[in-house]
Amino acid sequence: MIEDEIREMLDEISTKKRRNYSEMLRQIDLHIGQDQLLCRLWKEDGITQTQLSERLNCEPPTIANMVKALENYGLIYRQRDALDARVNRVYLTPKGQDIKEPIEKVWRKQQDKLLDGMSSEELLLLKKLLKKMADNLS
Amino acid sequence: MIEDEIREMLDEISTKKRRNYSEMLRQIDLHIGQDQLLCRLWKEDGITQTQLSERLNCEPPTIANMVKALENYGLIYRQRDALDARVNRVYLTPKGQDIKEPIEKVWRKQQDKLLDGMSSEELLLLKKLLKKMADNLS
DNA sequence: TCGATATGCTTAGCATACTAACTAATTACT
DNA sequence: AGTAATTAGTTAGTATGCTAAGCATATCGA
Repeated sequence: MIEDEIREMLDEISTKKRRNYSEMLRQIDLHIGQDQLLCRLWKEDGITQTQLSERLNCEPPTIANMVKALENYGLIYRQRDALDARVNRVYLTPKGQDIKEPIEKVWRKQQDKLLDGMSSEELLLLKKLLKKMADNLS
Repeated sequence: MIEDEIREMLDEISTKKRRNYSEMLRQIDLHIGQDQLLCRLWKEDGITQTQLSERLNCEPPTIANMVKALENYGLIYRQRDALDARVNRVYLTPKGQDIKEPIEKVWRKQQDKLLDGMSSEELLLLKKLLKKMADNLS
């Protein structure tokens, strides 16, 4: 069945991409996923932890741990919301802003490797098909 | 850049698929990844831990932990190799064999959801493009 | 106004997954 | 034959990711 093959290949891509990614991020002293959180803050600095968990498709406790780690690294800091004392707002430190370029370099390297040898029509098709899958999972 | 969009979409698919998968596997009392290990044993019962780590694209310590867990669940058992006392060979128990069907059901459910609304030409194309990415990552 | 409910986050515990450092067994080489 | 190198697994420690349970703070409704 072609459906089985596609599922198996997606699993293979996920794990290999993860390993690959992880290795590259280690060179800039980050763990996998931390780049995604920082990326979110480039776009929405001062976002709450709950919002982060929604954006990154993971649960609040996961965010709590990641935020704690990134805070210890000095890449982000937290500030209690003035209007709602339950809310933690997360902000980038200067160090957290500076790491944007190295991260984007890692991303480019990753996608160059992943998409090597694909024509622009293939890229367009791929994008369309991936979009469909992503929507199916929502 | 379309390359960025593709990378982002792949990340999204990976995490969403993982969450989805995880949830479905929980209903048959398995954790994510354990199905993959069992699947390997259906194909190659009595394989060594090192071979498992190669097949599943992960490191030996990861396999050691997974094998320990699955052994505790009573789904697999280990036997020291007769010719090489360093080697652990991993075998399915009857209970481990019986769980094949429920797992395959989860997979079918997952791929049905993922590939919903795709024509057979799209599936063929998708397979081709995924194959290319998987090869690029090797 | 006050009790019930909802919301934001944390803690505890478990699983995958990694690296680094280790033990034990085997093989290779001098 | 005896030492060195290799191979197979394990252990310790750290990170993401989850659920379940708990703690504040806020809000809603009688």
